[in-house]
Amino acid sequence: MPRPPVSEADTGAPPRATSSQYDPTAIEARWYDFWEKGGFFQADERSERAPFTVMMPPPNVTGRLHIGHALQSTIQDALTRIARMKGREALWQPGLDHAGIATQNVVERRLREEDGQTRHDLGREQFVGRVWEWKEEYGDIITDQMRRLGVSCDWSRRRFTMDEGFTRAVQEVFVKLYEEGLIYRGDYLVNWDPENRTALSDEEVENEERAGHLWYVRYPLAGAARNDVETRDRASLPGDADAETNRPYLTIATTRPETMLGDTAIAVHPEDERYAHLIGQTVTLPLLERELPIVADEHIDSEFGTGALKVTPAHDENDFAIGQRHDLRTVNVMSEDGTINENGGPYEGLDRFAAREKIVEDLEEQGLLENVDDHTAQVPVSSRSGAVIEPLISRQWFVEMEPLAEPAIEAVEGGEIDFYPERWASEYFRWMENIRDWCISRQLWWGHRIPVWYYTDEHGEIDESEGYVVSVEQPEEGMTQETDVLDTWFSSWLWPFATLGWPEETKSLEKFYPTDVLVSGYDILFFWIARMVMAGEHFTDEAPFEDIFITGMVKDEQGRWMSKSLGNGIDPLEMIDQYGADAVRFSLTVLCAQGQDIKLAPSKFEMGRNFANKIWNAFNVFGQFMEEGRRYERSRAFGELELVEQWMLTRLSDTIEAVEDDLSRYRLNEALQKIYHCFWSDYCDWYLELIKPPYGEEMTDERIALAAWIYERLLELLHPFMPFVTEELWHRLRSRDEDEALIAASWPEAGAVNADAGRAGTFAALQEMIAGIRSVKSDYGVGQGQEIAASVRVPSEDGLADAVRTHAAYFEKLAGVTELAAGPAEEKPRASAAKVAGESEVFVPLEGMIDLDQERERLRKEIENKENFLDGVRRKLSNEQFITKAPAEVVERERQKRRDANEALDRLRANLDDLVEG
RNA sequence: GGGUCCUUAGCUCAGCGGUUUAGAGCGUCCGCCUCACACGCGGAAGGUCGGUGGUUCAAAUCCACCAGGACCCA
Repeated sequence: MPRPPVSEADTGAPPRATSSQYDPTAIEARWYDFWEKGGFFQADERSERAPFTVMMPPPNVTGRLHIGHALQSTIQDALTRIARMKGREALWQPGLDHAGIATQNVVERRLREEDGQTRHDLGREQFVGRVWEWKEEYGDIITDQMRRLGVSCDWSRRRFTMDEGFTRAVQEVFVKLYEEGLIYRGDYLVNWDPENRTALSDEEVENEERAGHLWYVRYPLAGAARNDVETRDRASLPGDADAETNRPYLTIATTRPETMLGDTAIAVHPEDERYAHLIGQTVTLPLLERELPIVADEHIDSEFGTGALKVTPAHDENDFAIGQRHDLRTVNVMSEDGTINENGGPYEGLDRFAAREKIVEDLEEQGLLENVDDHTAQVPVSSRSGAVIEPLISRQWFVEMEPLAEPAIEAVEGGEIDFYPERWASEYFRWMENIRDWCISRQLWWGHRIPVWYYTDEHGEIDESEGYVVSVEQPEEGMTQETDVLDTWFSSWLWPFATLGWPEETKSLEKFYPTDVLVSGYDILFFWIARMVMAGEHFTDEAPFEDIFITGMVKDEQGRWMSKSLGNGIDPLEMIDQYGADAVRFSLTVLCAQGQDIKLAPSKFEMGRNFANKIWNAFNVFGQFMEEGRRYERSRAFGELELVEQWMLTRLSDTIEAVEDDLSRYRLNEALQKIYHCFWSDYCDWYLELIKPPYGEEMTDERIALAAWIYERLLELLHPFMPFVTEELWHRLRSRDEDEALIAASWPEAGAVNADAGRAGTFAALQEMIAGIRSVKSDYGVGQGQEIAASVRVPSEDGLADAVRTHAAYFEKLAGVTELAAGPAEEKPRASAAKVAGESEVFVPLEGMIDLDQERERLRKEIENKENFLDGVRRKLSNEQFITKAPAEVVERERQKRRDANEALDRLRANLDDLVEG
């Protein structure tokens, strides 16, 4: 892959950043191809280098790149690129998730819209074929979109959770767990999604608060209970006898009246005096006229409703438990599609919500509806379809989770895995410690079909009386495979090792597993992250990753989740078109503070765009003087450099160190902000401003060489965050070999900067003086360009006085000072403005321009500020406790502050007196 | 009901190994098209760090409680 041309005319003309505005579009497209085809993303399992591995959370095959992907991909890419630059064999493993329900839904919808068919018209085999076709056609959309972002994952290793090897891994895991006795099948209450007609795991159910009602229904007492009542004091009864029939009853409260068709008991608390005498008696279920026993159960909340609970074991989790304790009958009244089945008598065929209305109507008609209250209830909703979940008894496959959770808890407790931010560990523990068995069967066609086989009778029908065989291959001629498929997460929990070839003992697995860091959002902490830890520990005896970096989620400007229905989503591709990929990456990274959600608005990307533009233009300052083909080498020793150069190198060195520290704690936002500051404020605003020659003059080779050297280090620091613009400029910086690229350059080291912090303080003092002069000029409306004179009074005739005089040119360039004097004996000129700068003072004579009143006012304000500050310092120092207990250096620092402030005040007061007299 | 997090400049947020006069970006105001950049340059205004107590020589930072908001789990 030949390197793309780096400028409009690659031959002859100097490689300058000619345009004054950075245009990302052309540049981004070129470099991505170069990197990918040049093999820079590829990780080599035979390499001697220490590995660094990141597993990309596989996006859904139906997915489109959304802003959350963009954020997490940017972070993963930055981490990968940094590791690569640090000489690690970096693997960022990409791939796709087959996303059972979502994908099946998409293809079914298409089938309906295009052919007017359902999947049942096609049959299972053909339908699955269609899904594969769909996958081939559209499955790469999201990965192609990710390329626009500049992600450097190893596409040659792309995996799909339903590819051949993965399928083998999934089947093997199922068989293994079964053989270990951790997989079982049984009739249990599951979360039923009537719209998708499948069971869901607990994690796929969300509870929503919804306004509803509490219906109070009278259940007439039956048989013995009636007689019993008549002999007792009627007043002790809850409710009353019906006026017309004079029939005594028990009133229950329910939020779901339609489930009464499946009632098999009434339960009361054993200590509830209101009902004690009724325990063991029966009531008659209204509408269906079934007799129900009244049982005593300690879990009944006597405060809720009437204290008497109707028990529907087939349609409620608590009721199911009560049913088990009291050996109650289980009557399922619901079909898979959410309609009432044959057990519902006259209500058969009605949708559950229609049935609810009808039942309430009928109860009212029969005088059995006592009351209706408004009531807000937590309603379980399918995170897949949005349908209200129906707890339903059905035969499903489960994984027993407790044995898997134990090692997973230990992995985090023992420090084998660290969470960033730490607090997510407690969330993780809470889930692990209260873990419930995992319903893994799904009544879908798209997914890994469960490797279980049944015997068939002479008609080819499954005959379960013979049991079943768990096996990857068909164990015997004529046996039929289980029709259910596995929960999608049952494959993705194997992602960190199955992508590397497990269960084969591949070289890749050996080299790259376990992985270094997992980057993901907290929304899939339980679904995926926690389960991967369990799978890793159980199947590979290792934690699948060392660090878990949990990012915040991207919200809209008002802090709401982005959603299609609200239409408040921000399309990352649109943003890239508008601002450039580097800008999008920069802004997302800088906004992503540790653990906090991001409130995003498109305008935030201006920050990144402006910065990319700044990087682009800064090159011109020295780039315009560079001669084609010439090598500019940093040649001077630190001591031979001029002051601003020494200072700049120190700033660079400090920044690299600080960045290193931030990165080790995954504080990418802070690292990036520091680089930003170093580039913009230090490098551009001070350093470049000072070294650039006046108009018409050339820049010396030595200056060019150092400016370019520092610039190159900054490009290296920025590259993992803004890969495109930096790669382009890196090539414009000087001619490179065909196969050289910034993506493969070395990460800068603070030590290699060769800075000696000694003289940096001197420059900082000059900065303060210059800032003081600028401030004065601005206050008095003196134009920036206007030339002025200034003098500086320094505390003593030492290096600083010298430095000011030697660097008069700095004052001229940055503050327009054409006459500058400095020394301990400098007097304040008449009609001049004065400003304290550190231990020194700057005077700016403004004859004729200065407004004395204004200057006096300004000085008074400054004096007041200083006095307030001094007060605080004095208070500290007069506190004996502080002197004795605080560390000596802290006390000394305060004393120094007091000295400085006192001196400054003296000077300010003298200046003021001067003006009062004058 | 249990738990977690948030409340800092007009807005969006950093800062929370306790000890420089609390920072950034955007916005506002003043002045500049100074030949790298107006996606820019220089200057400025703006905060009793949600409230109340406590620990400490010292608290935006640690602890307790309260108020408001968000989320997770039951």
